[in-house]
Amino acid sequence: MNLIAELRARNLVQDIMPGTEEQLNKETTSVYIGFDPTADSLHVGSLLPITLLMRLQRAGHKPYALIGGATGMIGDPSGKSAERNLLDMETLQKNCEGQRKQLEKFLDFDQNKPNGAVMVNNYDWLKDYTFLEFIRDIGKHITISYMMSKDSVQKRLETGLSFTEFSYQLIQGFDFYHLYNNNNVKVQMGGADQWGNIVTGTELIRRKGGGEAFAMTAPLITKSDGSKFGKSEGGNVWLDATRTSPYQFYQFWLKLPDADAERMVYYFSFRSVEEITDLVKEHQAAPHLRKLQKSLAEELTVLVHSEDDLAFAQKASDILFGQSTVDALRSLSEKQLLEVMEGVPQVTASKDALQNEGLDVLNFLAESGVFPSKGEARKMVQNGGVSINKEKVTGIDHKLNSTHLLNDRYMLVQRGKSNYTLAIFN
RNA sequence: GGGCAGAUGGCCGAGUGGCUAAAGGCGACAGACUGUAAAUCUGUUCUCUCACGAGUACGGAGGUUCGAAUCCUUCUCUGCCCA
Repeated sequence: MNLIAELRARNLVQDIMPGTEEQLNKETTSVYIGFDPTADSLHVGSLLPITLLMRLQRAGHKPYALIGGATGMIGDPSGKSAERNLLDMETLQKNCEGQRKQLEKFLDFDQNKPNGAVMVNNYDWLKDYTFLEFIRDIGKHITISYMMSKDSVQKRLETGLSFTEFSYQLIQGFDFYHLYNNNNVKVQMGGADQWGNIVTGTELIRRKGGGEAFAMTAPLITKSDGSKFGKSEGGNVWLDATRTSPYQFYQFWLKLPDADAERMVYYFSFRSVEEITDLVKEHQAAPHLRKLQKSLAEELTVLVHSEDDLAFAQKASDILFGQSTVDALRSLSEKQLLEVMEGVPQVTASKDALQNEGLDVLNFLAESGVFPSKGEARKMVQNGGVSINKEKVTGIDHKLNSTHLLNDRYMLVQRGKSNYTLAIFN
């Protein structure tokens, strides 16, 4: 199966320019995907383009990962309903550096291989390009009506769009043109929202140099309930282990709703399409076993983190979500407990407070930082949403004492079903 | 430059002098059910407080009034139309 056919089978092809498939079948082709440095870590949303680059490389093509150090200064209006705030240079640089490090993990950058991956930053070729030069050389080839017709522009005409963001497509288009001429990059890929920007690039290559370049976009990842993909308990799911621990990362995939899991496995897994189809059948026969979620969570945790991280994540998940009771928790040695809690947020408190009357549960929850305030803690307890050592806290006047300690030092605080915090008493 | 419309809680949106911490919806969080799913139902959703209550809030500043999200002045910003 050729690459594009494979991508089609996985529903990864939203739009494709005629000739793209032929080009990829013909020869080792340089293909680029851009990453927007809005944060110093990539998140699961970026994982799809990353896997696309990986698939390309595995199919023998040469992947270019472009970091948008320059375009990040402008702000892409695509898919945005409002003008963005500009990032300052310092933040931007930090973000580019963070993303660069992460991308290095996923691709083979061995330049001795003909399809060794390449990392570029468009700041390098745009920083010294003056405005006058740019509008003479580049702007002259693209008409206003062409730019205006773009979806990303149309959607913003009513609500406001600065000239800065309007120009974005030209800058990105120029990136493609630059890479086409200097690096022989013939194809750009990206998310479906990038189609307009990408086509401006192929257009520029055609009009200005008479060259032929190609494009393909993958669908934007949507969730069945309409919420944004890649969010978990209010926060983004990052690829950086210090921001989203491997345990949390594993949990994110494990918790995928059935309605989404099937699509996601085709999108993200490197298993063959046949294998996935079998897996889907198994899952449909016994959905409560969550085979799809488990296999995807396993595969991606290893990809992004490591085998060891996966082992910890699974162990922790077993303890935290299995049939475990207070007894199970108490039976863990200190070492086991800490191992399992790797990746679970921790807070500290003073042991002295547990003496005498005992420690008021609300004070403890607020002061230790499990909840931002006493009021917040009280609401949760009143809602029945707080457990300590897997036992529900029944009232707001509940007292804690040293008999609640695990291994004489710890308490496992639980907010809702899946938010755990380990309290350490010193 | 001129005319018009608008700016309300995370978002949308009602509210034209006291009954308004501000309807309703969405989102978010929690509970029940379950499969750590979906759907559904229930509760919570400015901050602090056990509570009574207090504080802050309707673009900014100033004013009128016993009392202002609501009236006046002015400034800022946004959209539309005209030049």
